[in-house]
Amino acid sequence: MFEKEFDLLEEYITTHNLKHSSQRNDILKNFLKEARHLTVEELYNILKEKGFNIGIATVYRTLKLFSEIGISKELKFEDGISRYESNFGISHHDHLICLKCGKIIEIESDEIENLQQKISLEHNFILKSHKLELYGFCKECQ
Amino acid sequence: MFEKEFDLLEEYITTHNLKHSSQRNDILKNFLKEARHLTVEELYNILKEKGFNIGIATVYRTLKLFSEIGISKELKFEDGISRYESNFGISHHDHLICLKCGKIIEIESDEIENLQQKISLEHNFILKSHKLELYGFCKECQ
DNA sequence: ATAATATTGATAATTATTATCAATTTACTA
DNA sequence: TAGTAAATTGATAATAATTATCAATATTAT
Ligand SMILES: [Mn+2]
Ligand SMILES: [Mn+2]
Ligand SMILES: [Zn+2]
Ligand SMILES: [Zn+2]
Repeated sequence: MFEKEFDLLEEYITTHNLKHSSQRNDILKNFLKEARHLTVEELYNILKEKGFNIGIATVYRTLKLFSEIGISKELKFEDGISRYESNFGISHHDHLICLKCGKIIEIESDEIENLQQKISLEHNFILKSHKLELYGFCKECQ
Repeated sequence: MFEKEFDLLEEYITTHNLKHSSQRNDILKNFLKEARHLTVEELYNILKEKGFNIGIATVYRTLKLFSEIGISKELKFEDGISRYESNFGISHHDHLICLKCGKIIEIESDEIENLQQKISLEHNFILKSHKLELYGFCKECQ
């Protein structure tokens, strides 16, 4: 399970002369198994409940590392707290965020992506990345 | 100058049984006169340079109040620091942000707004607000 | 002028995240 | 396989933007 992500980590460790650690492996496995868009604290608590004794500083460090590698992606919604989602092999998408229950719906729209590109061109702007978040109420919370 | 914004403040003071203060007036006048998308600290320093002795806590409080009233709008870009722009009589817009010089270009696109609405509907989602930021390099920074 | 209450500003508290650093673990070499 | 250099960890201190606290001051109504 998750061979591709572990391969990416392995390759990064090799090319950067790092060393292996069980903590990093445990964090990776559980990060990929659990829900998307977790905060560091949420993942830290899940690990603790499962009996792993990993310091929260290590969880912070490791999720940053995964994002550096491309295994994960860091997101910041309105509350300003970092959330992480697994990223490898997953295509770009944006988010609908429910203001009541916090549910996050992932959306993909070529139309919107193209429009952003078009608007950037109109302003002689070279687009590198973007952030689109739609806030409102999900079906269950209306 | 800025009669409409001062009227809004006046009305809010009256309906909420607040009291007037010279600090609030000085902050409002200078906030509207200076550049858009200022941070609290930037506005605080401008006021200090101009000879106003206003505490930074008051600047924080007052910009929050202006946003509550609708005079201003609070924005948070990638650095997570609150910025404020005058909002009254200004139509909704999104932002292009230069990753090198920090320049902010304001854009308006009915097409994008409509697409967002359409996507929300497709997910039975009642859209209340959104955030769209395009990051890249402006004409001068390429 | 008096009294009630809102405002201010200095500063303490908060909070998510990063930095520090001694102890431990990993991995290479002899 | 023991020794060594260097990476990793985890406890905790530091950071930084913002908010809370509260005594002193300013505003407003009577
Ligand atoms: Mn996502
Ligand atoms: Mn703007
Ligand atoms: Zn919901
Ligand atoms: Zn630029």
